[in-house]
Amino acid sequence: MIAASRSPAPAAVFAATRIGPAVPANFQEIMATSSSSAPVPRAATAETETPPLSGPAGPAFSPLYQQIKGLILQSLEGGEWKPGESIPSEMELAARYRVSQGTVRKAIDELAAHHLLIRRQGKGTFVATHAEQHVNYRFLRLSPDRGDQQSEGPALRRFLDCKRLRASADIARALGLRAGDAVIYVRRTLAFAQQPTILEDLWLPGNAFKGLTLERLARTDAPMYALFESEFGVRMVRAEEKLKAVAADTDNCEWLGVQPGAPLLSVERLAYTYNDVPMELRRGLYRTDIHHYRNMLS
Amino acid sequence: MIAASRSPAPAAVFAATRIGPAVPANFQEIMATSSSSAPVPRAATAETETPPLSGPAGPAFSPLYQQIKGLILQSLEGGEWKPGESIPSEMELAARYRVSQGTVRKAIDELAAHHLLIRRQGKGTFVATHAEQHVNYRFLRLSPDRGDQQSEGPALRRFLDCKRLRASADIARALGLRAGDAVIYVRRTLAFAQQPTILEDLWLPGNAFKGLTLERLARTDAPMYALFESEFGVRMVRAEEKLKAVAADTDNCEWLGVQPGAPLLSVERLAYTYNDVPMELRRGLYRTDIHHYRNMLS
DNA sequence: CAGTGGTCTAGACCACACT
DNA sequence: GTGTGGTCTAGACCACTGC
Repeated sequence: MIAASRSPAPAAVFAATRIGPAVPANFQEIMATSSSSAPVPRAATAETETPPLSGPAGPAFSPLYQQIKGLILQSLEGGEWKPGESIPSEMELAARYRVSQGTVRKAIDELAAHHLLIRRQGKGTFVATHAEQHVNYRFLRLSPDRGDQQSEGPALRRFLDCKRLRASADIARALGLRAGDAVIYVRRTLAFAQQPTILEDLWLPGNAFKGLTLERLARTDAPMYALFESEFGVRMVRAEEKLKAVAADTDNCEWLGVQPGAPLLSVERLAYTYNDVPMELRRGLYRTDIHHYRNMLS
Repeated sequence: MIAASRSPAPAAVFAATRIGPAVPANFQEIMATSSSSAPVPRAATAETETPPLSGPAGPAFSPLYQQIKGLILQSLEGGEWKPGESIPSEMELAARYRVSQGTVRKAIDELAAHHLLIRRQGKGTFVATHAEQHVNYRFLRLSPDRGDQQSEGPALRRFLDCKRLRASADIARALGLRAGDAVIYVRRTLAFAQQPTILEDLWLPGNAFKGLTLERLARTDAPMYALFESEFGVRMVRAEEKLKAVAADTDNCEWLGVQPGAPLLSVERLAYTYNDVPMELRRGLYRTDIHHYRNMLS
């Protein structure tokens, strides 16, 4: 009894339980043991007349390419392929997962659309990384009002503080921790054309970023997210930001060279790694007198 | 001499000149007359050894599905299918353009990804519209700090002004007009929970929005962009926003109920219709004391 | 040259919506 | 049932990369 009605060596891929950090179970094993009592994912009508509804808690099986996407995601998460490296070719993955190349392609397409993978014709498919030049400041949306980011030169980073402390209630909630759990706190400024323009406070889960020091931060010229990848194996995949206009207070105005009460752009960012796990809370204040935060709506 | 080397009735689609508003030339005619001297788009190696470089100004021919995408775009732009209507099925389009269904599918996929089309399984593919409920406020990124947009109730719109005037230099430049050209100017507020929260000034090309009046704006409950679609045939496809933190001045503070000098979020939006034609310049001031501008980075 | 991703086609079946 | 988009497969050829 096979799960699908198509002719040649069809694959029966079940929606893998996304829970747990372990490497996914061997694929063939799943296939070999799956046809006993578990509901059949697709195309079962040829042999059984059971309706697609598999039960009260049946989580609905996803299309094959979504399951492949999930398996690739698990390999990324588990570190089987590291940022910057190439993943196996489409043909190899098709063989591994026992599906056609087209199905693997569609899975990779979606991952590439979300910037988790990067395809390079003739070379292969690579795990996206924050260490690449053209992706360097993908998450930094501040641009000069006139001229472009190139003409302004690179941002000058200055780290003011880095220490381990216990998470307050709101920090813990944002990061999915418990109040009192250890977090790493960082404060830094970013300057454009000699002018400090951004003042940021960061909180990172202490567990994942054990050993991060101010000295380590200052030692490299790479973006912080590139450092997180290489030193801690944490790749930031996406982020949500909340923007407000606020007035500068006496604590922060000096760092940015403005008067108390001057309008500043407040940017609170929650950055996620694979599988929507929050890994960084960042609260920034931006001077926007000669810069602006750019955004595309579509 | 045919342009492609594949077996059954291949289509020779040339990159249509994107210039000019006219309906694209008949497809079969292009195919019939194309093999004379114009450079062959793809797969010419079987008959000619000319390198892909077709000349100093050779604009490089695009893949078939990109050309199909362009043709569909022209039909959308030309109004052959209006917002909310369904477009022909994939099979019909494949027949019309003399390509396979899969190629049409890929073209539609990209247009759907950019929210120009909406696919509905079992029903068809539809031209996206701002008149739909769930897309209603896709371009409004302000959210309450606590609770969600639903609990807050709908925004209450109030139109303060609407008049025809001559474009200043900067307004004209943004809209691709000449200084002095006619534009429609609109001022309005948006209130959440009785509190005016957004004060916006809009400039629209006078040519395309001839006849827009304050009375017409106030008469409907639909979003402004839905009105633009139904009354003026202008569909806003995407927009770019530039955000700054500014201080309220004596002219605008009363509308939003804040003191002069209070921090406000300044949002300048340039909205585009098909083919990247700018159609609206909007300058808004947002109160962000109990709201925030949300943004997703990925 | 071989290997990679990119495009195009053709045909099959599925899930869904309307009638 | 018919027609729609959604998924999956298979095979072909192309364009690019690097040996």
